Amino acid sequence: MVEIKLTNTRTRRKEPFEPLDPANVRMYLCGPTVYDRAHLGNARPVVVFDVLYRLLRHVYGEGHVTYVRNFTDVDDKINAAALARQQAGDPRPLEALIAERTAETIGWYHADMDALGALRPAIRGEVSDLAEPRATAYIPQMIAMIRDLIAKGHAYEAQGHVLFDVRSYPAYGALSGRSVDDMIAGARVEVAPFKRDPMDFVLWKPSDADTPGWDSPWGRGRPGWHIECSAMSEALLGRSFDIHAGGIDLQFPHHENEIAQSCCAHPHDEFARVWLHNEMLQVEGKKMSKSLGNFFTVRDLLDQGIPGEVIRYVFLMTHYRKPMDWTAEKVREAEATLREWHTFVEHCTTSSEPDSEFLAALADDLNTSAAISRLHVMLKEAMTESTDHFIDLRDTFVASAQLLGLLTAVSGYWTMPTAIEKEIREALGQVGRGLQEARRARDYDRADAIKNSLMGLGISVQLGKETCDFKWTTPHDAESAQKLLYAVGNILRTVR
RNA sequence: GGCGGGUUGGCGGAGAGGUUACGCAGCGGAUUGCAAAUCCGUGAAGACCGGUUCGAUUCCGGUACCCGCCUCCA
Repeated sequence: MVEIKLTNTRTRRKEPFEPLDPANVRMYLCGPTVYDRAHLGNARPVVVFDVLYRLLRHVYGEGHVTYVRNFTDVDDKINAAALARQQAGDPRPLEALIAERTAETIGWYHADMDALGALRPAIRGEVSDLAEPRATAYIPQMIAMIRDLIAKGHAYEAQGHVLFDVRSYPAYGALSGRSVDDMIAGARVEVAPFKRDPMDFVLWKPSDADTPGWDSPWGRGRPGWHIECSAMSEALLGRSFDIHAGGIDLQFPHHENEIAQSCCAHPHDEFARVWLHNEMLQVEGKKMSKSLGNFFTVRDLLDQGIPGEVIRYVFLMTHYRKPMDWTAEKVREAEATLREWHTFVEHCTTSSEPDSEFLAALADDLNTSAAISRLHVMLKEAMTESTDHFIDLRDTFVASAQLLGLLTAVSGYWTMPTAIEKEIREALGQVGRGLQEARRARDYDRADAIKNSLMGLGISVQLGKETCDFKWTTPHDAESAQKLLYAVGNILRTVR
């Protein structure tokens, strides 16, 4: 069996991965707060941990891995969005507006992450809503956990709030390597007066009439941010499970607080054994932010015609624990490479095993960059092989790439010719015949004229001794594609 | 202020205490009516300063610069 090694943030070391139960490997990924479209940064953990999920399924079997990713559908940003709509004149009650907004956002999220080739979370291989729990469906479990924490002396009630008492948990700060005292010294936030300690965080807070709320022993209110993940992971994965993943920005405070809650509620269990964190995403060397004007969503990129598979490839070019820079140049490179690969594997359906060196790279702390390099080498080897061996190498290549979620049955749709592409191809075929005629007649002035006008359109012309091929990419937007077809038509008229 | 990450050849980006990363671009050759594409070959690196070592880009210490978190943003 392949030994998977993962860098565990908790121990700050790369360790061999040993699941608690190989028959049911359990992993939790912090999902989105559903108030708006997922931006590009949101997509990075989804893609890199999708690769981990695929790797685990490969090693332990599809039915032996459980992958849970939550939707946070109770949040002040959601409330604000709903309130804004009501104030803009929408007559419906706030609850309805919130429900609509979160449902709509979840739909977007699914569509966008599907486009990136991310598998849906699943319980032992079975995709269901259960594997994508919504916070609002687990309020009773959260209340139960909060009551337990109060009973155990780790939380206290103050002015309608329930707060976690960080001083009651000596290990607080261990995950992120911070001490409570240091953090207080550098605190820049105003501290609520009812907190015993400035670092205490909210488990439950009161709701007013304009805010969604649930009845609780502490009055009508709503949960704090962190308790949902503690409650839902316990409900779906148990009190001890294998992997908890997310962006490095969640390390503190979110994951630190999750640990505090879960470990204090269940001091004899381990909670999550391995913590994985991906580094942040940048855009052209800068942090993605609305003020810099380099902020965009996954949907923005898809709408620009950048295929999800290309976005995925760009993500996987960089190791997940390093900062990743999103650049136009990488998109170009990724698209060119994937086009080449798709041509290479065309019409290939495979049930082969992935390459062992490739697998070793992936198992070594998800080294997707090294894995991609291995794919390049494999391709080169396959190309120089004799025919019978070639098939084997190609199939191994495809099986390997598919472990990265690339070259799958659905991901390569964008390389399939569209209707207009077929028309362009047809017209070019006729131009090509005219060009060949000129060449055969040794009328090179005429041949060059045709060739140059095609190249002027960005169409690369490849002439063999007897052959004439064209390479071009159809513009992403329909209007430009139509223009290209028209321009080729013009050339065709001069050929005739 | 506290904590964490980064700095590799023209660009992107890995591994490894001594031996080719890999991709893109470049250069040379084959090929071509000319090109392109393809194939073959090839130069090019480790922010800076010290230390450990027979030997460091790889380990240790320091400096500089960049980035992130501490502000319910992955």
